[in-house]
Amino acid sequence: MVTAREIAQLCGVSVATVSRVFNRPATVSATTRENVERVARELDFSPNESARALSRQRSAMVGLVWDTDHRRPGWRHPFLQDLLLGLKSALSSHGYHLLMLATSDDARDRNPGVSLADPIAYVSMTRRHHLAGLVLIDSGTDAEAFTAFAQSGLPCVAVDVALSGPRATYVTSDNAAGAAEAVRHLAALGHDRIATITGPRGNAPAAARTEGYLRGLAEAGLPAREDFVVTGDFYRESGFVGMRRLLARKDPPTAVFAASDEMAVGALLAARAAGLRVPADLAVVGFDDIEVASLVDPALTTVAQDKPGFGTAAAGALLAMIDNQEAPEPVRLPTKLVIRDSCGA
Amino acid sequence: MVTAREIAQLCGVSVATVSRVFNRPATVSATTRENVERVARELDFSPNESARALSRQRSAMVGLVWDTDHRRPGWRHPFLQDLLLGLKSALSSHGYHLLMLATSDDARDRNPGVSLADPIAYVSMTRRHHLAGLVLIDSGTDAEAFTAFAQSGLPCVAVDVALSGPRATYVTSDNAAGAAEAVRHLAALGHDRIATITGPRGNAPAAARTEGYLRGLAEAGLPAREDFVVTGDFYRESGFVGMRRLLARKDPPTAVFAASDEMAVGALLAARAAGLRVPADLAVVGFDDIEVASLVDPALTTVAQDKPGFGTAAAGALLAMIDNQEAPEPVRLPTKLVIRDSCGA
DNA sequence: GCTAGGAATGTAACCGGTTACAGTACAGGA
DNA sequence: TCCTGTACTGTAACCGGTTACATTCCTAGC
Repeated sequence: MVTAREIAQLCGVSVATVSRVFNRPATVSATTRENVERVARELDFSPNESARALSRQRSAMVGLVWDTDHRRPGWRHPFLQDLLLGLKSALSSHGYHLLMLATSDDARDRNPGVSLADPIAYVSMTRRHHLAGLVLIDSGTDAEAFTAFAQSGLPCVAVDVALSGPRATYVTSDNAAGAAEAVRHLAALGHDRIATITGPRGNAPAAARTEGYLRGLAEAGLPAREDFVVTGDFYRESGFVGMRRLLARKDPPTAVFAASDEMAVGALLAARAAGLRVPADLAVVGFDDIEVASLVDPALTTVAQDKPGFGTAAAGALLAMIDNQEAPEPVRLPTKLVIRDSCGA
Repeated sequence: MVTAREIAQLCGVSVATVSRVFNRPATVSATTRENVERVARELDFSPNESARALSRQRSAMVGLVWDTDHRRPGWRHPFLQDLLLGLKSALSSHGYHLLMLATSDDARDRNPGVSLADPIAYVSMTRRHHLAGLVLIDSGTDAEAFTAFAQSGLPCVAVDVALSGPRATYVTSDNAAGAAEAVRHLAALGHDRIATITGPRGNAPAAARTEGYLRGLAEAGLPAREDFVVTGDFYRESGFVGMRRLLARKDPPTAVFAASDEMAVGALLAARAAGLRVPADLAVVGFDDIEVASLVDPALTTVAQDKPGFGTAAAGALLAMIDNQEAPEPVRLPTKLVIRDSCGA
């Protein structure tokens, strides 16, 4: 492990100069700089990150706070891999790495009322590691815990959770617009009894999708019927039972907009169980465009989210805050209606 | 940010004593220890990780090397989330965090012949960050690059790639046993013309699954036919074309073992395209038990891998190497045949 | 010829812990 | 009473960078 002092000695300069070459090259004369760079390259020197973080009081790491909903251990984020990939590549081009934070509570049983293991523990960890910023990924439903992070003063960007603060922002899909487009599509196909299975209460994207559903109905000139709105929780089973409830109405819907693909699949299964054919008897549209959407039979028409875009946008917002100190506006990524077979277009 | 010196001052002891309380509590008298612990708790003190890493020459972080196969950007690891979750919780209970390494090359175009962006860059990064160990996740096919890590002397554990060295080991499923069980299951159902669609050449799990396929045939007293082995690449399309090739034989198979669920789904589609009914005309078994397996129609019988087990086992092996210096034997996780509808049990 | 001012570099004090080594206090044994 | 060993604790030198401030050297301006 070669150090800056050795480089300095070999080049006949002081450590300070070596350090400057790596941090503010403009303040070093061209000849000295080139000499130091050459020797550093030959000896494969690169500054020790621990020492650098200690001295600068800031590391080149961004923390990632991510837990699954412990009340639903089977749940998986619909597109974590794309998100991570996008984050990683955008951050790396600016020299940052991603530190997956974990509290010691992770391995233990959790307090059933709280989503995150222990926000305080995470915040203390960000200080200990001198993290440059934080990416918060919604773990399921109750995300109020995230405000603790926004209050820590550290640059924070949340995914799919509204977060505000002087150095906090968030990125989400334009859920309302996507949902409205889906509903208009159904209306254009001639449906006038369009129901929805929503996400859980208190979840921001879920609320926005419901709002978009209502807006879509209004734009299509259709009345909103309270009995056509059933509450789900994004999981498949809730789509199944929700659909069953809807089909039990005396005047059942001919089309349904599910606020997640998982629930849409549940709805598909419920329709099949009820002896209905999709799309002939019932049209179904989902939201997310996860992998299974194209694999179920019939293939699911769905509102696709810009998955890698989340990572890139989150990284961009974070880097801006790390540099500029000012929180950018929340990012609202456009969605795209992917038409497949489940609504018989 | 309260420091150890402040705690020391408040307790009327030296910094060394405070440090000892956190690192070798047994060497401090009970009264002093309790006093320091109390004050530290009250002031929410915890040692700065940068300083600690610098001084100890070792951080409490484990690096994660993970790239997708850039030649197949659409490819996703079949169970990265479970893996990460398992890793994270096992590591956190020992105070370690996971650092997702990224080289600056990540954001740029890649050299088409190389799997990892730049192994050298990663190795240098591990030194810079004083990482305690490394987890290597197979990014697709050519994993020879990983040996560079094993040679670095750092504790390394690879997932699904055979890796050896004084401080390197790996974890993988018992692929051969799983495949053999699948084949025996098909044979027990009366099939005597069982084909396989393999994974890519040079991939260790793929080779083991093919070996298990042959062993299963032998155990069932069936002859191995060379024309019943077609090479795929784990992706869905290769399952589709592989199946089509198999069905074009004059004496086509009545059952097929696909070395991945993705390829099994491709085989399902090819069978459907050829007008065959599954499982009546063709039995299909996959490998992995990814989420879609239970969603396709018919639901896929498949060899399930112990997904969270990978994370736990990897963390366990890594922690052992970090402590003991000696590399544990490679871990071979048991698989489990999940019987669904695609082979008409 | 003298000086102001800028550019380049060096000096040394940090950042916040860890730990080898030295020192002190007190018990028990001779 | 003196000596020795054990149990604790303190002192200070690291770990490897960054950076405020001081210093040196030149050049341009008067």
